[in-house]
Amino acid sequence: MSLDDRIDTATDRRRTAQRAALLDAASEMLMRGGPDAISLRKLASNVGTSTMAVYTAFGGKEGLIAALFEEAFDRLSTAQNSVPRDKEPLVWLANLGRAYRRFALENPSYYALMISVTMPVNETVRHEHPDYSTPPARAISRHSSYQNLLEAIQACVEEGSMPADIHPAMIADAFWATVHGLCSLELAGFYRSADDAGEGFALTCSAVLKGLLTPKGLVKLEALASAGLMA
Amino acid sequence: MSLDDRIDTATDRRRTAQRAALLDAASEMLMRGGPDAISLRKLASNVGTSTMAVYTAFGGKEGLIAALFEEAFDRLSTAQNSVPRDKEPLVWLANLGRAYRRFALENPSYYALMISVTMPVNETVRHEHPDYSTPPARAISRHSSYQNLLEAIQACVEEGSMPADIHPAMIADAFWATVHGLCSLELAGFYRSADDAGEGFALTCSAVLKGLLTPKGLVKLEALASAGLMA
DNA sequence: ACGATGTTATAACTTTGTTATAAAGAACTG
DNA sequence: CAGTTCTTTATAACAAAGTTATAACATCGT
Repeated sequence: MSLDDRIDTATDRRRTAQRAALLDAASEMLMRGGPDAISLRKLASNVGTSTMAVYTAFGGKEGLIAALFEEAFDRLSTAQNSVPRDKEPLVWLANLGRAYRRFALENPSYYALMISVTMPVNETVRHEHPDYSTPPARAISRHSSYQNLLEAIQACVEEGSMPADIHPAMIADAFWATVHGLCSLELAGFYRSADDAGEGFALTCSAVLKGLLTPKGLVKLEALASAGLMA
Repeated sequence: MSLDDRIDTATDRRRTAQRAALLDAASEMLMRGGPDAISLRKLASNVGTSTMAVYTAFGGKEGLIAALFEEAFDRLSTAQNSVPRDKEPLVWLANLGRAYRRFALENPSYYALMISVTMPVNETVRHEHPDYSTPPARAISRHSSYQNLLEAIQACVEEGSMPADIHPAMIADAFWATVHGLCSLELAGFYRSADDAGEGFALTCSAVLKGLLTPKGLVKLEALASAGLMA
């Protein structure tokens, strides 16, 4: 009998069910008032158990938030993976950017949670989650959502739309930083309206994209745009 | 006797001194461990008074943080105003971006505090500070640091380097969002090294800048760059 | 079926923000 | 200068939250 073939026993099922129930309730509280609105006592009360459940399931509040953090990244990955891999890398890239924004707008609390880690403010997740402990938030590079972006960039480089003498990761970072900054400001309520925000998003993305292209890529972008494929 | 000519009485002096002492100690605690590390009890203990002082001086913890928030924006304004108004708007603009980054790197906690408001997470300052209450964080547009940026953009438009058929504020937003995203990621420890971060910053800023320029502006940028003025 | 293991409920402890209250101090008024 | 009034402060009490200790409970493996 090996060490790994545990049977799906009753307690095991209850354990995962408990975990799921807690996570669901916690995510709802997260939606309502952000991470600070998650009170272990209220959470346990909502789920119908005691606060100890959080400690056995997640090791404490930090572990709970780390789990929510993971959930957030899973959702982002799903959002990014649902973008069809267009045969035109530039179209693919633009769609990835739009999907990122859509994710942020549809999951504002999760998005805020994700980037709250990125701030030196929140020491919660940094110390808890295995992948994000030693290098603060740099491990995101290894995350699936970033890999999508990187592949799109590499495809752009391969077709000659982007310079080959710049490290693709550097280009990906540039694009990501821009999209992230735009989403941050929009969620902050900086723009007057959603239309304004959308306009700003489109303008800025296309600007940074243009700025990253080779002359050949510019021609291609022009062609794609007049064909209405960049909308 | 008018209502406004209060004399610099003894209590008044003590009041401002108390305020300053509390703010100093609070900012140090902010530096050490972020806003959550500010405990009114420890703060009062450090200053040598009781927690009530915070309530009389700032109305409570929210008011204290709002004051720190104001301090943060003051520092940013100072940083931006210290950038000489170069006669070449493109140079001025690039220098404003670099000054923004320098401010973020030198005041990471204040920067984190500033953008924590921008998140829907933190309800602290939103409800407290007069200018930032009704429109969540949009009032930043009226802030001095943003005005500097806007004027630089307008100068670019006037010399024909940037398109006149796009609202200057939209262009300013684009540039700001990019710079902000870059600083966020850098402070998050996303880049491997400060050099990497600097390289990414330069690449991305120049990309978004290029993407926002008119053909005439591109020529000008080229000329300035080969003259070594954009470094 | 029973001992070992893990889980939960209850309660206590600690910390934190906030409020009530009474004492102390300063400013104004005559 | 003396008395009154207003503000500020220190102390203590309160409520809420995270965490921990402990004992009862349930569950799994043998």
